[in-house]
Amino acid sequence: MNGRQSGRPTLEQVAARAGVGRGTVSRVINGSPRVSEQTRTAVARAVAELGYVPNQAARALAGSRTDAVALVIPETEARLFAEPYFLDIIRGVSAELAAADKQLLLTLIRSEQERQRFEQYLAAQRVDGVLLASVHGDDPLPDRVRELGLPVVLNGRRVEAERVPYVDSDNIGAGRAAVAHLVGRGRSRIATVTGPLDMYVARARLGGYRAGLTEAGLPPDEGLVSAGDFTEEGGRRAMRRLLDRRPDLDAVFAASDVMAAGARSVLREAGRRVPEDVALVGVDDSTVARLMDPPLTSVRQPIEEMGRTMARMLIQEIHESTETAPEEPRRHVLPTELVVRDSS
Amino acid sequence: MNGRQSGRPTLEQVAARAGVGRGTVSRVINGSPRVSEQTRTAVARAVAELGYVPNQAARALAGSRTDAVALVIPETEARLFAEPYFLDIIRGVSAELAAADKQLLLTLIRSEQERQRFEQYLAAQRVDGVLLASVHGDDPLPDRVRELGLPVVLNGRRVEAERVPYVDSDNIGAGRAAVAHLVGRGRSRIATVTGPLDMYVARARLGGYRAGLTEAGLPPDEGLVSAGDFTEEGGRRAMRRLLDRRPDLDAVFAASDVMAAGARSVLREAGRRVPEDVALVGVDDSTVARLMDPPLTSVRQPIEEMGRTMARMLIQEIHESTETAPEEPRRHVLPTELVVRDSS
DNA sequence: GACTACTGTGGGAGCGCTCCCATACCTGGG
DNA sequence: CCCAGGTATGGGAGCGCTCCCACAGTAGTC
Repeated sequence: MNGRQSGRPTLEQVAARAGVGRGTVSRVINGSPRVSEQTRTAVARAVAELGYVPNQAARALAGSRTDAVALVIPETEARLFAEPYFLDIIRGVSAELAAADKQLLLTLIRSEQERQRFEQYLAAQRVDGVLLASVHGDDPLPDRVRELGLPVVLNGRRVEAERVPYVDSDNIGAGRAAVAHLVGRGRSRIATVTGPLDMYVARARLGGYRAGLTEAGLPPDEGLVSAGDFTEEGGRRAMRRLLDRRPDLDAVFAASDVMAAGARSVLREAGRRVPEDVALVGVDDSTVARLMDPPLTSVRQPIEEMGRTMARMLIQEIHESTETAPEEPRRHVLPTELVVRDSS
Repeated sequence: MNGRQSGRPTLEQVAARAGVGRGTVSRVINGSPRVSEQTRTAVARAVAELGYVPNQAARALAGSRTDAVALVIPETEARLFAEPYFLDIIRGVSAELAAADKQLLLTLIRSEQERQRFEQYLAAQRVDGVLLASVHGDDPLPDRVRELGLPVVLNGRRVEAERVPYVDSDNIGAGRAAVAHLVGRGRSRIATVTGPLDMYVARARLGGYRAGLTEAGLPPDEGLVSAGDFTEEGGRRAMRRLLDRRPDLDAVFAASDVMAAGARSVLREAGRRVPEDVALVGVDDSTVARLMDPPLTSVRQPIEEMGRTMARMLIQEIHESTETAPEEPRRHVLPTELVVRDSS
């Protein structure tokens, strides 16, 4: 009836070949300890001989678990952020899931319609859990997913005291490290180009910047703070405003490499040399940073490791949701690291 | 027994509520025409009232189709290529699949072990078809997948006369356009940094370069050809070799932006100005190209559109494999476009 | 008026598993 | 020697769909 899939062996056939019952084969496949060594090897041989592979749909139906998780990336974000970010997240998630023998369902959401479709398929029980990347402060999706009874792990948080399990990097530490470094280079009029302030990640980096100034005994100065939006053009605009307001600034901490690139081009147009006149530091340590002229000092986040951690946490949650009781929401904050190059 | 999934309505319940049989509800859900208008609306109401969503596992088991396709990306490649490439492919694929209500299973393969695991899960009938990105000349995977009876579409081809359906960009045209442009700028000693020549894409771009020279009446000169590997460092090495061999060169066509970036840094170290002394052209029109100093002239590929096309073709193939007979292998070659910036 | 030819509908039979109860066999303690 | 308390195993009963056959009803045909 269907062209393909014709001759795939079933559990039943393996059982017949091994001279045992269906249940026993199932136990062997699933690694149950209640099987004698002898039987186990007999079944293993039959499996190998027939080239048996369990049918996933049947497993999912009978066992009500899919061995798949969804990774959701809001499309608007994918354009804002330095794009390699998401590839690194995907890489980490993928590696960890492969090790746990789980599949990765990738979902880019680019419209309200697609968002609803996504909720539909969660309800269709296609996945055992959900990973959500780069959520905005007011995003209701994490809570919606939980209402459906599915485990969730966020990449980044929506607010300081996030209630949903998440993996974040130390964004406050990133801002502090950048400022401390610039101070160490003898700079004292240090400006910052922030991300969109409705995102926690942007507020946290700004907070770190301020903390860094305070720790260095430098006075806070709101004239040295200009809001960007994580895009190159946004960085450009913010940099222009800063030069207007504080022509005497001698350093800039941009909350992303891409914005730093925008800032750099404005500085060039304005005849400011980097790093001689203005030192520049970004965040992400992306390809962009390495290729800039001069190469950009940047705060590295362990993005791939964040992906791995997210996957591990989610697998945990999935386990517990079917076994043990829940406990306090899990959270992981991974350290960042300053990579010094020629721009500072 | 399972915490979640408890109260989801089933087909049966919808049928009861609508006062019809199970088969009828199934027909409505699947849009069969053999249902009276009256019944259809009654069922639709019951579906809405109960918030019914078909269980995907049950559908897959009974209907032997999954409404999911796999996108496979060899991990080694993901590092070589300018990374945004894959995000754009993913974007295009994802958009087209979403429109067709199909799920995207993303698989990064980074080891022989993972490759085998992948073949396992194809056999587990988790997907209806496979998209394969950036295959090498000797990659047996496409044929393996076909042996399993699954439709495949490649991104790029392994050889000129590829037998498996594929979507490629006009790489020969890319090389020709680059050379024609450089000739138009008055350059006559035009070198090229190629990709790894075991990949068709690299050979095709090189072929285009040669064709471009011929068309301009310039003599071919193997001393002006240097092999890279699509990495920045590879571009650097290749550029050094070129400067050694032909110090008088006045233009370089690099087969990728990332290699162009490597070449650019070597040129800077060697004191050659871009574009005054040496004009530079890359391929990909990636972020890297825009951020370079000077911004890089580059041949743009419609990457996202390639992703879309791949998805459309695969959906086609899936349809036909369960309905009609096969026909000649499908192939699509999308046009490239030169984006002129300050480097040439 | 009986026959064929639809259209619309109900529901049995499975898809290939997992779950779990029942059974068979094997210990060792009283 | 009997019985509790293991351990290993078989196989029935679903999981929630799709497929398809059967059948009722309504026309249209000679």
